[in-house]
Amino acid sequence: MKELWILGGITAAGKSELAVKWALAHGAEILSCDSVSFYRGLDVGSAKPDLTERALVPHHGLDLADPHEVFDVAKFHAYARGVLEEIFDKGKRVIVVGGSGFFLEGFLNPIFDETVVSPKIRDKVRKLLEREGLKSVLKELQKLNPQGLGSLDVQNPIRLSRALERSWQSGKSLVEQERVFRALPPPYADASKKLLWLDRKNGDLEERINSRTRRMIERGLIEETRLARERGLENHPSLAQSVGYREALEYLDGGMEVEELVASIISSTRKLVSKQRKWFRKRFPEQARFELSEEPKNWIQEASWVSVA
RNA sequence: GGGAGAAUAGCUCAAUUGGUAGAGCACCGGUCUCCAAAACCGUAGGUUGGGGGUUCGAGUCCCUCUUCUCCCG
Repeated sequence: MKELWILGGITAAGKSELAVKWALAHGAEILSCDSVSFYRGLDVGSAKPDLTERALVPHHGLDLADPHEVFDVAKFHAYARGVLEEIFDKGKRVIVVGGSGFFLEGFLNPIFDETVVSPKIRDKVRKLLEREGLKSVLKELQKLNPQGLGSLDVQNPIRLSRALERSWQSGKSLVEQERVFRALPPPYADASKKLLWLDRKNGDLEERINSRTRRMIERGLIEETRLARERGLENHPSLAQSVGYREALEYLDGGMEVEELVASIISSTRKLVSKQRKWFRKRFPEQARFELSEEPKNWIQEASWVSVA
């Protein structure tokens, strides 16, 4: 039986470390599911597992793209499917580890369809948005969708652009696309899935976030950001706004003290944690939450994983 | 000791000649089928430092107290 163990959790909970322990105890390989660790050169800021950890257990899902590329959920899951096949073929277990809720969701439910938007269409929509604004993108969409736009958030530039790109690419109305999407089979139906997500009490967490942020600065986050900028980080739609890098880019532009940088990263990290908690509370079963305290010695025994169909 | 200025939401600040106190950010909540550590939406929040006065009506004008900042000795 194929076993897919999914370990989610908030930033700074200690996921990576615990995943290594779990993998060693269960003869498993690790698939990282972290939307920033996918990128080469973004090591310090994404708290990527170091070489020692990687030598102990095979890690997948790291260093898959450069900062100027967009490695989206469809690309990740195409990659993940290959990795999982390979590991299952060896008869081993897989533990998927990460805090990126939307990417994790893809192991449980369909989150993308077959449509692959060409760079040409993507560019056309981007230009339309830039030159003529949100209204004209909306107008184009309405032209193609006389029956209505369904649940589309018409105030969100990204959502609108995506919808138009996909409509132009597929030639299908949104309603039709939705119908096709709903018919998609659930992913990894032949594997047994176990879920767990790690949380931490706020006092404890705050301390970990503070020291982790300072450690990042000491280990060269600023220099890492400077180098990544040369390789396109700044133009990446989401990476340039990601926690740590957004602030470091701002710092590089000058006029900011290191202490301000630290404070600003800490605050962004807390916000991220709050968002992650909301995601996991909503999408994972209630019993799958495991609150860590201090350094848990027996978490492997204590944690009760929740099976899902 | 003398002089000047300031005090409005958790924070930074708005509020035409006196006419129902607003915004950004933060907080809290929500949305999300391919940029998701992203993007978007919403709620709540204030006896305008305290007290008194003028006025139909005061954040705004007057008096007084408190606190803070700056300047002069």
